[in-house]
Amino acid sequence: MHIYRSHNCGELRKENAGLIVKLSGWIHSVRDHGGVIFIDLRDHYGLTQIVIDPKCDFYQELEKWRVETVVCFSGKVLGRTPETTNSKIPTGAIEVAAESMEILGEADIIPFQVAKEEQAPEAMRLKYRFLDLRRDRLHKNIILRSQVISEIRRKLMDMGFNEFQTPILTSSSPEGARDYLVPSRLHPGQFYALPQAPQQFKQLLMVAGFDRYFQIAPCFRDEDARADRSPGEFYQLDLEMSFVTQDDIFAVIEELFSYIFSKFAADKNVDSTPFVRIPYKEAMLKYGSDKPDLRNPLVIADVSSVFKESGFNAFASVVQKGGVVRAIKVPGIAGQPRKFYDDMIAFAQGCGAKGMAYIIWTGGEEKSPIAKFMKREELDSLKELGKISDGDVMFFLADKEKAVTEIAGQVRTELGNRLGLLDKNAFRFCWITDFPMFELDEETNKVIFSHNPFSMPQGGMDALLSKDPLEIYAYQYDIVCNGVELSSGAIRNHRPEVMYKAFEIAGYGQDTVDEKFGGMIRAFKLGAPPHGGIAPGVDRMVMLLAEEPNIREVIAFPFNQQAQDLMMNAPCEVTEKQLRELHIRIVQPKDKKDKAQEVKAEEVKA
RNA sequence: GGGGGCGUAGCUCAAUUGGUUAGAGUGCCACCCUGUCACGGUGGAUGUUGCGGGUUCGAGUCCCGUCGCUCCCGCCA
Repeated sequence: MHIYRSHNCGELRKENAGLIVKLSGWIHSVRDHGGVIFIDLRDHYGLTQIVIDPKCDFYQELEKWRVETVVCFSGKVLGRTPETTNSKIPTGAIEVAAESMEILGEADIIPFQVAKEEQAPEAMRLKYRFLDLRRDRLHKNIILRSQVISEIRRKLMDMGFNEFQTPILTSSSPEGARDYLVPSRLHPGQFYALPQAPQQFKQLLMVAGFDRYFQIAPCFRDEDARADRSPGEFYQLDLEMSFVTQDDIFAVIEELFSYIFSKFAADKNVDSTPFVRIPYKEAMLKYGSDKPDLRNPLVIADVSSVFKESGFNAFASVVQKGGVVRAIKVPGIAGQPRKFYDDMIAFAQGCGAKGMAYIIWTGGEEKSPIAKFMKREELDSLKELGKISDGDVMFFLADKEKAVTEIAGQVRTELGNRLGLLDKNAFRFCWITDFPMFELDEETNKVIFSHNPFSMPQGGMDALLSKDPLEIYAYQYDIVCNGVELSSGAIRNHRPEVMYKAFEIAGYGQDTVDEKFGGMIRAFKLGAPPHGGIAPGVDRMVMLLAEEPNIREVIAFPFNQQAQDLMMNAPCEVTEKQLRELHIRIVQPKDKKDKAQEVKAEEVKA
């Protein structure tokens, strides 16, 4: 017999009764009856009940055992009587009568319980991540992640994609997020950068003729954390295709996502393909966001024209000064108490609104703090515009367009959450398309790239030459699921002359482009196919599928919010010798330096 | 860099709103218990109330500072 096990802890059934077996695993729980002792033995595959009779020669050793000790038991599989069967676990019809026992790994007192789903402070969970990973919830999440990635690979292979690795040590690129830098030993004063994404490499693979590429790619960005953004590193399903239009890429992702989401969220309502496409401008107007949660049925509408000549001066003057008025209709909530409206107004003000008006249509008339200032025909046109029926309510916000768009978006989300309007059982996808190629820098008032400078402008060179830059759209798109931005992508600009022109509009000369993106420009001058791609965030996909509110719950060994690994103690100081070899000298920031000196001074005193 | 929330036993949380010796569950330790499966029972130990200062006759509670964790803004082509 194998020295550790003949079976795992999840596989024995009624039919196995009578077998002599050997099981290894963790002591999940102990139920000591004074005489007979029951132990639930746990491994990756499940739980099996071990029964220990007082006559066992190792019975006395029991005292030393604690939960989470790793033990190997041999014994006979016994069928349980109907009264003693445990229907909660798959192995509940049997138990193993222990005949011999060996301790494989003792456990001290554990800092938080593994067998019970009690909460524990995040810092402690991260420090003892291996313990947390033993717990059911995290263990399942990480397995789900593994299965999702494996299905993605299989599906993409079937669709004719090839997986390639790209360098982890590469060069710093000027645009985008802050880089993680790695000092070079052989080249004093020079640095590698960890890739923020394999962007240029995947485009070069297309130039190299590989046609369809993908990679589960590690990406490194030195930016601050959010609930859905792990600092340090994360994984993208990076993919790129040659000789494609935007629609070809949408079709691939739609096929992949509907397959993956249907497979791993079978109980959920997954949008059928093709997914809804919403131009960026429309998304900003209707949802106040470029990542709208379509589970929320509320929609924002522009009602500026109604208020332009209104007797309600606060709004009329905003419109006359070039601002806008936006309305959110909420059906059938006329019965809400006064406090609800006060709370919503306070929420809007918290988002930066000067105020928020509302009209309640009830009993054939308008109840509202502002109705008395408005003309009959204004109220009627609002009613018509919003297709209002009795019991409906409209909220109004007025300000400069940019401000009111964002505030209305937040109010829409808050209304949806507070009123429970979201369909919790759905995955609602949409594409956001037609992002502007350029925008005005708010501070300098100069034209800058609004997203990815490598995107192909819609209309190509003609558009760059003839149109107002701010009117040019890019072949750039996002895919959004339930309000989570899963990915950005683009049809790339593969024509050097178009790229030079685009950079020129954004204020960069040809020499700058040659210097910063020399490798790619050189490649594009030697025969580049039209190509495009996308790079959905793997962590975020798994987070949605696992219904976790926080991305750390789907990463085996995540950083904390301060980008530290509390288990491995990273980052950490290194030796003087290492620094010398790398030609690096540390200059502490002033406040840190003072603190370090204080600590030293106290150490000297002590 | 900025704003909000939290910080009391190993862990989860109480503490009558400033008033006696800071409690409970769980975990831990000891003893009892031969069919449990979150086993049960009896008893016990466990606290710089994150840290520092202040107000007060009196501070877990109020004030100031600081540290830690977290959520958000900035940032994330």
